[in-house]
Amino acid sequence: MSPEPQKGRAPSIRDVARLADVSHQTVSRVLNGHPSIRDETRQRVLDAMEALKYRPNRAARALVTSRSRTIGVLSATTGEYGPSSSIAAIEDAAREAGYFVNTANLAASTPAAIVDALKHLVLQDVEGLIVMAPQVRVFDVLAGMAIDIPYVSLQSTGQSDHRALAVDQIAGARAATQHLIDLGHHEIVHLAGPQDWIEAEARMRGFLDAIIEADLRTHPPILGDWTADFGYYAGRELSRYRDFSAVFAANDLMAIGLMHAFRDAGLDVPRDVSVVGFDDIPVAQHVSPPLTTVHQEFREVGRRAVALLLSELRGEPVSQSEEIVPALVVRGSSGPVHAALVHY
Amino acid sequence: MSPEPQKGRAPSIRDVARLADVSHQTVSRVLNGHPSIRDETRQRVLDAMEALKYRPNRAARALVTSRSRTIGVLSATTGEYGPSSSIAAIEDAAREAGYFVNTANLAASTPAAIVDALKHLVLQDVEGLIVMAPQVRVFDVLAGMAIDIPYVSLQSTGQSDHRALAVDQIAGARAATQHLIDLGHHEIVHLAGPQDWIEAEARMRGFLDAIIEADLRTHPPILGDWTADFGYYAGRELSRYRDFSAVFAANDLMAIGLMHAFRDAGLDVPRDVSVVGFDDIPVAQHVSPPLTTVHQEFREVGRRAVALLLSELRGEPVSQSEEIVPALVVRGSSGPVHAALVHY
DNA sequence: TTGTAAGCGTTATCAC
DNA sequence: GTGATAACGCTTACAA
Repeated sequence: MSPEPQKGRAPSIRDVARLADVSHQTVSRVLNGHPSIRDETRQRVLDAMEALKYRPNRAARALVTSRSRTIGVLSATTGEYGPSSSIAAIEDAAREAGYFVNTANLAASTPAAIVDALKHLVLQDVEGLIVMAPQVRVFDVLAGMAIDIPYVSLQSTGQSDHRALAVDQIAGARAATQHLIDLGHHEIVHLAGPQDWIEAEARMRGFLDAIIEADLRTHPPILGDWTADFGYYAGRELSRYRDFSAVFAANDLMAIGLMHAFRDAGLDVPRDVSVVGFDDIPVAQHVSPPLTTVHQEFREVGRRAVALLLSELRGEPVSQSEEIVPALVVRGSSGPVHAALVHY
Repeated sequence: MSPEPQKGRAPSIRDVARLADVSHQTVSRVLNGHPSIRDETRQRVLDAMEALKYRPNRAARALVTSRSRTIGVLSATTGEYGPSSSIAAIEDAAREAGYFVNTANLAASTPAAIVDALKHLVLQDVEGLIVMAPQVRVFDVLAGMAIDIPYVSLQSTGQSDHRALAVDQIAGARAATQHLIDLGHHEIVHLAGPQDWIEAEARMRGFLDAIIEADLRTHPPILGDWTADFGYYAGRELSRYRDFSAVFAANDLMAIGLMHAFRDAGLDVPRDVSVVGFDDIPVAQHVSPPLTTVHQEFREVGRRAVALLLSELRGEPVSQSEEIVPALVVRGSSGPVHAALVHY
């Protein structure tokens, strides 16, 4: 009933060669943009490709070049906005550069799970790795596995052997904390992220820097897990001992859970307690009160990660890209309205 | 300084063969679990592999088998919880089944962008496709490109040539709407998702079914874009004409934006207006008031999508998997507390 | 149970 | 400029 467009096997470079009346090698040259080819010949080849709907065979190419043109992403997300956005941007950027992306998501942050995920990526022959996961642990495992693949990760301190993205999380956290200090707060608590994440560590560091610089009392930080549920839990505990007037949460989700708990405890945010978050996720401005937070350019982070990794793969010198500094976004939950603070 | 663990080239099947003193073919047999091999021989081969740290070459295998062991995911997300969670689950499930996942994210939902993304996946030689994107448009484009790859998509109606996941979005939406009706609402508005998404279409359908069944007035639905910002915008418009007492939003983000707008307009949720969402994203229970919503098992959806696609790839008969019915979660924003409704 | 031969579709290397 | 020839590492025949 239907015409026979294909004869079983997909057209190869030799089929194109036959039709264009050249050697298969010439077809290969056209494919790879080799300079010394007569225009007329090239055109004939291109026409033949078009006619045959020729598509190069990735496996064959990978076999002979031993390059997979694939980069791996090691992620550890349960659907959070930040990582998801960065990963999407990584895919876009990679695609644009002619690369494929393979993501392995960590089921747990145990060494075993990390080994599993890395093995999977290695099996896939990834040429490089972008780590969006508990970096501290991942680095350990990487070292232990003796895997020799170039990788890129988020980093805030300059000390590392591999290439790292320069997102100044410390500066962002410092700004957030300073904002609270400027509002007149003296007793500020930090609800931190898991400390095996570089971001979490850096945000705590920025927090402490600001606190110490202002010569304020250092409250023991609470170590959270990035989730809103944990934020709620922490908020419940916190509202028992009210020896603080403000909280800097390491991310917005925890901040939102926190505010919920404060509400439940009869505390008014921001009248009684000020809360600042980090990330500026899309709902941040729609909760009540709108959350003051630190804006991150997640897509830009993804783009830069790819650029960095590709330059590494190409053996280019480290291009000193400017640092991304997350920007404080004041939206009201801890805005200047609240000069009259209630200290406990 | 360091020992020389590898001599440039990665060990191949032949290196293993030489060390185990068998033919390379025997090694291949061990690799593929061929039955007729003497145990002693197999062990020798395995030992040799171990000693050489042999890893099979994916490209070579793919070249000769013309199977990439890769499935493609066409997504269209900007970091939303639902799709991101499903995609993560897809990766987990695929990995467990020995498959790799390649995701192409739609920059826009224009035909050109869809063609781009699909071409990328085809280039990658994906064996099958999971569509988590504006399916209506994607199907059109797929048909137009004459691509012959098995694909799976979310689907609520039974009418389709390809395999579809049975997630009964209609039932979920109907339950949500019925909940509002049970509370005594007569004037209910639907804030819908983009109609080229099957989910959006199905949720509107479920809404309308419930409305019609209860013989209520049908308000013209508002067509949104899934974002909280749009929800806010819609809420602002809606609060001008207050000819309704409840809104069923097609997803939680829009519902949250909506509530924000109502708050700004001086309307109290749920005293003045009831709002129900869809998805049950992690922040849903932490906003004020907690959002009544319809819970979805995003990870389960991802897992089933993979199972379905793989069974298709293996040519297995369609296993009639049970339908997933999203469950209504009542959390308070429109709970029975609000018997006294204010109608406009 | 094992080995030998051929070929998958491409690029690299050397001729002409 | 272009063409032959030899890999790349594996699996699918077929033979022993």
